[in-house]
Amino acid sequence: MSITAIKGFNDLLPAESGLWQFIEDTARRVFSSFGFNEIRVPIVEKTELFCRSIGDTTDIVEKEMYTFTDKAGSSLTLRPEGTAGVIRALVERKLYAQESINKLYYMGPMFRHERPQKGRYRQFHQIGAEVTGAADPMIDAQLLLMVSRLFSELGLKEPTLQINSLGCPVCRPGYREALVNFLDERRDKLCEDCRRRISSNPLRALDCKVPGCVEATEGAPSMIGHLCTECDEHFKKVQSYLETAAVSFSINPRMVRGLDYYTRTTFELVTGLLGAQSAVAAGGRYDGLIEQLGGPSVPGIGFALGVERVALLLGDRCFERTPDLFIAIMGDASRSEAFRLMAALQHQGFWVESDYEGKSLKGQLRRADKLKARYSIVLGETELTSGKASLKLMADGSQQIIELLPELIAAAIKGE
RNA sequence: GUGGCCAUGGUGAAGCGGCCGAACACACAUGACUGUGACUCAUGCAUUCGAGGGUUCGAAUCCCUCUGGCCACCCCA
Repeated sequence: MSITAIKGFNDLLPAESGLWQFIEDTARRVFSSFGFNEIRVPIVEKTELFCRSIGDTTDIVEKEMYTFTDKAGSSLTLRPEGTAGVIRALVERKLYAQESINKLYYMGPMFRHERPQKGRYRQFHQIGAEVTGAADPMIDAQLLLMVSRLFSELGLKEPTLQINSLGCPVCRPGYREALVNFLDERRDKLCEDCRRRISSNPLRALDCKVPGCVEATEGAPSMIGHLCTECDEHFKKVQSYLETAAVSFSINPRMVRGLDYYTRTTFELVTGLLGAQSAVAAGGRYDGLIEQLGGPSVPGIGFALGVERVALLLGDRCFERTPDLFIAIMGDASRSEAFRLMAALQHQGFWVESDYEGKSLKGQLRRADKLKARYSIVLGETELTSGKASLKLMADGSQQIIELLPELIAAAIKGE
């Protein structure tokens, strides 16, 4: 066997790239209507950046990062998510100083060393957006509206919006304590992982799928019930804005995020159609992150969607393009005439194909048919001397005589 | 990191120890039709069954190892 791609790293083949372009184009269109601009940041960053932003004890940092040492001896990491790099750039380039509010979006590959399965790959792609500088719940709602608009523009009904609030440094410690006490009381009913989580990451226990844990945590205190006045108000306002905009959502008080930097509003777009990978998009507010990365104390909120997962939801929708015209060639003289015609028509934006293999006329037309060319034309000696040829509409075989002038041909094959 | 299932051509696959010099279908190529596709017909298209080892008179078929894939756990987009 010759050299193969790395496990979990995929090639996006032409059959699928049209679908991806549709997703990306739609995102760009929707995002720009909400005032977002694209930012492109490196795929590799200093390892430290991810440790500090995502959280040292998260699975991502603990065991999923592609980390290596470069020739200078620095520890570098292939980005496992997009927010950290964007915020690093915001801080480093002082974008916050030029613009009090920055609305940024990005798209590109992310890397996590996990075991691949349906909808989960080691190199995967995210499209994400971040808003920095605004704490107003209206921004939360705008972002959620934008996400739901994106999915409806993509023609998807399926992923449904779930929201939750994770509180803030004021109220979360109190809640955490209440939860730890609750979990501690039922320690013996919890699975091994959850027992460990009591001290490391108690919130995660709420997300455990082990039946015993689900049962044991049934009456667990919820963050929403422990929100401080400000957080509670914020959360209620977000909901009311969403209602105003007719964005449907449900509250999932057990929703936990995998990254440490989230505060207040968090959300997920979930689907039942992707097996174990139910989250198609997710995000939340990260009011402390920018300061934590050395920037000013400004709030932020963002989300990312998994392009592979969206593509799976979109399924085998067809984005095939077909040539406008196929020029069949007979003889060397007509070959150069065909080249001239092609050049002129391509200049006007038409997709024109011809023969490059010296095939028989039949073979050429067979190829025109296979490519689903809309029109075909045969160029031979007769046509060259008369300056006329018959233009055939492939769908029904009808032909019309046309002069061999690019403008006339262009006019004839235009449309649809 | 753990587990289950799987691995035959460009594709979907049949085959389950000798009848396989690997079916069938699709795709592809050429021709029937010396200048007009789609239909039809003919012909061609895997010295070989993921790789390596073993069992056997004989292996695509059984065993082992490795590699790869899928799905699930975990976690997440």
